[in-house]
Amino acid sequence: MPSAAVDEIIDVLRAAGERITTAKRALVSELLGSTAHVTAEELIERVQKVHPDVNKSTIYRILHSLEAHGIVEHVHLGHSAAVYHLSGKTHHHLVCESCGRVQEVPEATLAAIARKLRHDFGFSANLRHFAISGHCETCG
Amino acid sequence: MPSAAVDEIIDVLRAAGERITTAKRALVSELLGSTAHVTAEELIERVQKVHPDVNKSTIYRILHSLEAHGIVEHVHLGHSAAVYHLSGKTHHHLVCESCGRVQEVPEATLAAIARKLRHDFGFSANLRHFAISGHCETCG
DNA sequence: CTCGCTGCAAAGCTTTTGCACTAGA
DNA sequence: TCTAGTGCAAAAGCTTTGCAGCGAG
Repeated sequence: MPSAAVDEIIDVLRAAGERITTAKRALVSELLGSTAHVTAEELIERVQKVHPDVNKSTIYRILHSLEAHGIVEHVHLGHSAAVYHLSGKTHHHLVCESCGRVQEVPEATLAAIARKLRHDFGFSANLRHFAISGHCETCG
Repeated sequence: MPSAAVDEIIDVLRAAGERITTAKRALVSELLGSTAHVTAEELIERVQKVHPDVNKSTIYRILHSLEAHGIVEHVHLGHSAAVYHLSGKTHHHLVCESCGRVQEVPEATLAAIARKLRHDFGFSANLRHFAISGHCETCG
């Protein structure tokens, strides 16, 4: 919705030599209007509510392009579809295997382990890509 | 292969009231004979090499049952098929997003973070279920 | 003899792809 | 104009399911 924010992202694509289309503008707008944890299917639905002709393969293709430009990321919360969000809002996800509850924890919480993995194994971990599975307080 | 080990697992199933079938015995045997990181498809292939009539849905069903009894676990290393292994061999997986290399790290490496998550959020993390994504030393 | 297990085929679900057409620059 | 982007339909990849028959106990 915030048109200025949309333009900011669209400009990145333009600068990269991409053509600016209705579908791209619409998708970026929905991404900005979404709180978090949106599946591709939900995005398709929302975009199609405004532009019914936009096809799902187009959404997937644009999502890939946005990822390639570092604008969005996708996260696997569990066995079902991946969820997408803008790269800015970075946090980790604790997903309860019993009740499915998703708890967000600030990036700093896991900074120590990322540091350790880099130091001990030379591995730059992206602890956001896959959620952290487990059991929440209530489910034991 | 080690028939004694097979029997040990089979006995767990028997004790749980399950019927012991050729497919179960064969699958357990293959699991014991596999080093690690076996996909369902690979297991199907190996079992069928000995018992060509065993169907893939049977393998999937048995794998579920073995998981329910805590005998095997499955891990998601990336976007492709899950890999299975016996619950005993617990370690974490660092998967390079660039070259796909899988590096195993001992469970103790991440013990601190599990403790922190439990203390701060009451969350019992199973850091094995999803691999840790990132970039390995050589890929930067 | 009973009912849990299995084979088979088909479907489910998410994501990708080939191809011809459309429209952005 | 020129070709990146798109719509459509179909397929791919992994896993699940319905159903009828088989076989373990």
